[in-house]
Amino acid sequence: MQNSFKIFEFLKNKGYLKELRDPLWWPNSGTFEVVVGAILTQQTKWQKVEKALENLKNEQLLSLEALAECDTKKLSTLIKPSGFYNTKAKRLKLLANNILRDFENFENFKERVDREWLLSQKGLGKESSDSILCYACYRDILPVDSYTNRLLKRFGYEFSEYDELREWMEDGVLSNLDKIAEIYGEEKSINKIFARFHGKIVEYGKEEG
DNA sequence: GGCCAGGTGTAAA
DNA sequence: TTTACACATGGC
Repeated sequence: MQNSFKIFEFLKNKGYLKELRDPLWWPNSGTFEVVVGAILTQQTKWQKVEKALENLKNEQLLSLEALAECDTKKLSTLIKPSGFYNTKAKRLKLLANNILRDFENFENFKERVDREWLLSQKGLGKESSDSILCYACYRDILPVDSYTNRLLKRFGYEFSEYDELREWMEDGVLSNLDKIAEIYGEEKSINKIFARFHGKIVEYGKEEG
């Protein structure tokens, strides 16, 4: 296998790239909720994250400003279903405050934040940072996760470095944009293609992996 | 009852 | 630079 387009074709043949039910896959893409979800979903099922997000929503805490001011104890209680709730609550609050301090509001954050800034935050590793860049900020980056690793292993591929795998995944897409355009019609956004590709890998992993 | 999920930080060898 | 461990819930 020379590049990740083989994986793309595999998913297409499985029917995973025909219907685009949720084009951007991450719920409420482009909103602050993605940032919160990126931390909540660490080592946890999304179902539990939904519960935690719902609790936050009910308390009107799903905004950058509200979360930054929220009591950490209250926060940890609300996100309890997602596990590691003490750690996650502390990190969420600190992150919200740092975003306000360095970017003033979420719109500025979306426009100006970079990978380096995200990676310097407590609680944001490469996967979470890339998810935020891709699904909250619409940057041209393809996140890789345990599903990606698992699927590739089936193809006999293993990467020891996260970034090595990510670049390999991205390169396979970028060098086959013409073929991908045939599938997605007039779609020209690299971000959307990356997001869909990643999303479909996870969907496949959940349903058949 | 054990295993695991859309990881990350820290400490020790 | 690698490995081990803590963080914690709830569904199967």
